[in-house]
Amino acid sequence: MYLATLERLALGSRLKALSDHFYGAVDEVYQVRGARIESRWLPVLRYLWDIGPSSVTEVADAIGQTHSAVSQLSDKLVRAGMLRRRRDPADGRRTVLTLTDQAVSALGELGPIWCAVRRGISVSLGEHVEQLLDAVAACERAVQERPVAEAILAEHSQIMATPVEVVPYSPELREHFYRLNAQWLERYFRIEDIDRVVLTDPEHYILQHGGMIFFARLGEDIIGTCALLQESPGVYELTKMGVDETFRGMGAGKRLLDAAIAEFHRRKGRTLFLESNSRLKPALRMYEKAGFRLQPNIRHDSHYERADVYMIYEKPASAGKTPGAPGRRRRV
Amino acid sequence: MYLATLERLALGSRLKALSDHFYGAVDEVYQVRGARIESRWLPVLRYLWDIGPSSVTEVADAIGQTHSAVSQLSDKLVRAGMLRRRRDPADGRRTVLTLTDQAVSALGELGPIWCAVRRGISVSLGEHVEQLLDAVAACERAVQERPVAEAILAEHSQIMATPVEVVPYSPELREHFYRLNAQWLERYFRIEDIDRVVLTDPEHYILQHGGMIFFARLGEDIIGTCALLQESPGVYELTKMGVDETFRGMGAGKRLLDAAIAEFHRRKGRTLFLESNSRLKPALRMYEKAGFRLQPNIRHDSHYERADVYMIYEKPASAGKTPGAPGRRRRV
DNA sequence: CAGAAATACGTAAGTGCTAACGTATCTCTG
DNA sequence: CAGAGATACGTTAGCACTTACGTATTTCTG
Repeated sequence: MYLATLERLALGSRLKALSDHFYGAVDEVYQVRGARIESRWLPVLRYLWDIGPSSVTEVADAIGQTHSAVSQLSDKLVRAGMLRRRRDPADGRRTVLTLTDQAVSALGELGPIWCAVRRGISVSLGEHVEQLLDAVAACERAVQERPVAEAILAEHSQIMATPVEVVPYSPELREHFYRLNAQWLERYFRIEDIDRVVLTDPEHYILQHGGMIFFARLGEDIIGTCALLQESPGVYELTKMGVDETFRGMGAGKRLLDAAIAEFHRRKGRTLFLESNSRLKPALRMYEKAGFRLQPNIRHDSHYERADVYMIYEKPASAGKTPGAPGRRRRV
Repeated sequence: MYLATLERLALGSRLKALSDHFYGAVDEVYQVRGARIESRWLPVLRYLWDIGPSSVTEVADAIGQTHSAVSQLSDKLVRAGMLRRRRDPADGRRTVLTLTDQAVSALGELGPIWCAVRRGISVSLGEHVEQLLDAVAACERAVQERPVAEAILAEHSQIMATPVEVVPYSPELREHFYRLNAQWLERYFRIEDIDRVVLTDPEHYILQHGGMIFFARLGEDIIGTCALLQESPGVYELTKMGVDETFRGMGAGKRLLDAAIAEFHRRKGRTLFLESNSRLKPALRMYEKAGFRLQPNIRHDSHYERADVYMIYEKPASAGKTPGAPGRRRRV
């Protein structure tokens, strides 16, 4: 499922889809069992059934919809003979909704179906329903306490006010080197032995072989890393590029890449290559933009199982040009 | 929030509400920051951005919507200058959707906002987002493997095929007495000391004082219980009535109540009373129907903190009458 | 107690999606 | 290679909900 990869960005879509699915399933059950009710009616009817006659706004507040929605649904329910509307004698503005006798008896007969719904959902989804219910409840509360939009805007302001800086390796940052790389490795592949060794002791495997490690810092957070590994004199590999998932898209990767390329130039290296995987489209697009070119075949002696892409850096003709401008490519 | 009490029955409504909330929050952010995009566009645009030009159906499948939805959204996006449509030269039926240069650059500038969205949601909802994402993903999978409607119908058939039976206490059922009562106590109140004592040793506190305990059984599941406690000779208290949440609404409570009342009659008791709480509307409605009448004041020496309702059973005038028929009451 | 503000609710218009249908194109089969 | 079936996709109608607005009625305030 593609949407899952977008995570928090597509929460709305996924919740909606799940929501529709549940509505649909329950409606199907009602229909098959001949219950003369629709799943969308349930909150209103059940509220009146549990609490007794109530005004439109009262119901709307309880079930978390607008008074218009309740009002319109009421029309339909009155037509279906489930509801009676009448003016509140004590307050002429209010409309009191009351279940008809027909509705009361219809709801009374629905017990086994509701029971089956609860059980069926539990059986079908197992413990995940509990998780879902808990999580939804927690989110409902959290969302009410602190509006999400506000929180996002605050984050945005902070992000925009703080530049992403690239800093070289220092021992106290070692743990971040593992953390940032483990994140994408675990998500897309699995951690190979060679990874674990290199990631836990980068000083030995990268720095002592004449390599270099960079970190991207945003304020106090270390949000990305990449390494320049010296394979043989003058031949460098760009590797271990990783940006924290929650900080993608703000150019940290590009900064790191630029820093690595600059370092490669400073050392007057001959060849700069990288190995990657075709599933990592955004990363490949970035490499492409920075001047790496896809090679027709993968490297003969690659030390990664997951490598199916081999790219070599080609020094841009005009060195001083601002990067990012040259011809766009649709597919990588 | 009333909906929360409906649990699995109102999942659809709650998910929809949450979904709308997220859409709204993100849209607000886009608008405040002047991004020329809407949150509903994101799945389509992001897919094309990640994967490259694709056909309508391809996109629809990936983002879990119908081709019509994608087609209609495409119209809008073309009008907004974000998308180009063209026939697939290789297959004349297909329409290939391609991002315009404007869209590519617009999306490219959205990085910090997306980052802020991810971070903002995390900050606002804390660890609950993770829970929510995990639960949603798990449910999506489960729902695909086994259709929910099917599972519900299966449960329903089983429920309808199996009658609810009332059985008397036996030692191996003791644990159920605690479990079934703890469930509603924990949900609506808290477990008082007196509860814990009585619930863990019902043989001593109820049976040895001349009381009686009933269980409701559905197939192999013990789904409800209630007790008849002898307070003094001829005076009985109906208490410890509890039905498993996932089995409510199938008449188990009523069966238990009838059994208790029958036992009371068999013993030729003088007085049968109960104490309850006004929050437990469905239960009160059931007591009312069975012949209990609300007393104006609560009991002077109640042993429960939560008791705010005191009801006494009044022997029906005509003993053989079918229950449930007499005059309905709106509010309890 | 008059007039302003708030509240309750219905109606209209708009949105985002689906289901159902129709048409063009492709693919499979004998 | 003709024709049946499948596929891709646009269009229409409909649904559930929202926002915006208008109209009663009530409540507040000086």
